[in-house]
Amino acid sequence: MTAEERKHRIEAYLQGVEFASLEELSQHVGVSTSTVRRDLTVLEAAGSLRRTHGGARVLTPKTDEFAFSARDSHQFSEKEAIGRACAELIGSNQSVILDAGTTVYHVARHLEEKAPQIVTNSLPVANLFASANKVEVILAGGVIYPRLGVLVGPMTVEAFLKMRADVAIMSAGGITLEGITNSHALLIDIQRAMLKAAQKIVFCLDHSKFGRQSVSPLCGLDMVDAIVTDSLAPAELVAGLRERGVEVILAPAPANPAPVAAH
Amino acid sequence: MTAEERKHRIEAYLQGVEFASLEELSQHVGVSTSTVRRDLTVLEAAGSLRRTHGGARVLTPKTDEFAFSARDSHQFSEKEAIGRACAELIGSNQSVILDAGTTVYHVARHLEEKAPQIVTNSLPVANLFASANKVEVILAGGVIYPRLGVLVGPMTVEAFLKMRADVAIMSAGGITLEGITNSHALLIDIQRAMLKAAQKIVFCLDHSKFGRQSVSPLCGLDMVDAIVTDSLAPAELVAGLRERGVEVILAPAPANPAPVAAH
DNA sequence: GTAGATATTGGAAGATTTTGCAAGATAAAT
DNA sequence: ATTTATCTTGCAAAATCTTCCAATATCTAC
Repeated sequence: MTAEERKHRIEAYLQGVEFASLEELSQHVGVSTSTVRRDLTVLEAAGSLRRTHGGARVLTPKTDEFAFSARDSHQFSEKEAIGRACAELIGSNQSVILDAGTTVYHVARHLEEKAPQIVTNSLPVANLFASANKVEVILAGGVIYPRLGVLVGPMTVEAFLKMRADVAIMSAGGITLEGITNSHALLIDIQRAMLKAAQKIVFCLDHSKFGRQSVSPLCGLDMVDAIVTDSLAPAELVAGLRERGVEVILAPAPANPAPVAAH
Repeated sequence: MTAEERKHRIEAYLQGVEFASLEELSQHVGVSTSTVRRDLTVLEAAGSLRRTHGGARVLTPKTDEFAFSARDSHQFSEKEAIGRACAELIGSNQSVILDAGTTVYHVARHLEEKAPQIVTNSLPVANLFASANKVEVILAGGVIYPRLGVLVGPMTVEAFLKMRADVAIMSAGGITLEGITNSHALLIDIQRAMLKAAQKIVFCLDHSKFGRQSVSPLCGLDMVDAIVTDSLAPAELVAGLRERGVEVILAPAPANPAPVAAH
């Protein structure tokens, strides 16, 4: 293994676990801790991670659509606008499948008024409705994927394969004219089952997802009925999507600027 | 684990429980209370939480009613003692089914060290472990029963009928020499499935459940391997249970009175 | 292909940071 | 007012980081 490859593996490993100790990295790539230290110094200078005492952590842990954090205010107002616009699409008494993912979580926040039936594999969404007894929430079973608060595994896939719903509201990692992709391989099977179960497919993707491609392809554009995004989405890609027959809804920009995290 | 990661885990844990004591946090991350103190000082300066006497709490209470109600439920200290004593019964690497109910929730709080596999239909328990990746938690699917945060319905029953586990830790509404009863009819089918799935059956019942009878019979004493209760349980009933071959464990009365919820 | 030069690696010694403990100070509870 | 619990502060031990050096691997020139 070359030094270059080793650095790459360190980066990739860190992306997966967020935090890693010297010992852990040294064992993973099979070199001494001294060498890992040097690698980390280089990688930090290159800006791809941050060193900490005892190890290293990724630089941008919040970039992940599915990494859920209740106090995450990353593009909060955009997502809130998308959530509001997307909730408008839901007719009364419709059954809705809600994907995991922060953007879809914001849709859920606006769904209570509609009083539909909701099916999800997202713990944060479940918690949101757990006290409200206006809405009937069905939670798919499965193994809790710790960092994300999402239920995964064969049990989850099976649950959705047995379901039927009017609408599925989905998240994803990226969208291009070639289709929609996602970064979490574990979620792909579940999302495919969701797509099968629903009659109408709506994707909620903030503008940062446009033009991006993640590792795992999820579905083609022909399966998608509508995409809800914010007004900062690149115009030519929006036009291209509309040409392919996908309805694209631009949520109006929020009047007030994005609220800064509490301090 | 690096110091950075530890702070992150403290933040995440606190998000789940709203408030946590020094001792609790120290056990959760596996360092001394001194170190937790230092971490809390840093995190408070960074603005992600607020220190209080005896622990810390989140800055923006998001009214997570489960964690909250579990905390300021009456007989907190008795249940905490039962939880600690019951967790002692679990061997390492055992798979555990956890029933819904506040007493069992307190058992869950002490199970993380054991690093077992946990199966439950309780949202509060799921939330407790959602940030910790030491424990694998399987959540049964089902319809959310709003007030209690429990998953109910045929989907839930089916999930447990397919499971096998070493131990089931159960709640109930009442216990007499005639057997164990519960008031929530919706839960009876699920609890019966749990009893079938587990090899060893442990009931956690605080003293107020002794001598009480609820509407729906759940099971006879012959199915029960052990009962964990507090030291205020009526002696003659405890003796009667032991005569029937049920192991009864009296959790020692807590030395310190119940810690009051943060306000 | 070989010899010398250069870069990389693994380890060790000293400096720095972090951790856990204990004693005095402060705050809460009865 | 007393008692208990919790917090702060200081200190020694442990862990980690930096810097340096020898050994090995890789590269370049011939």
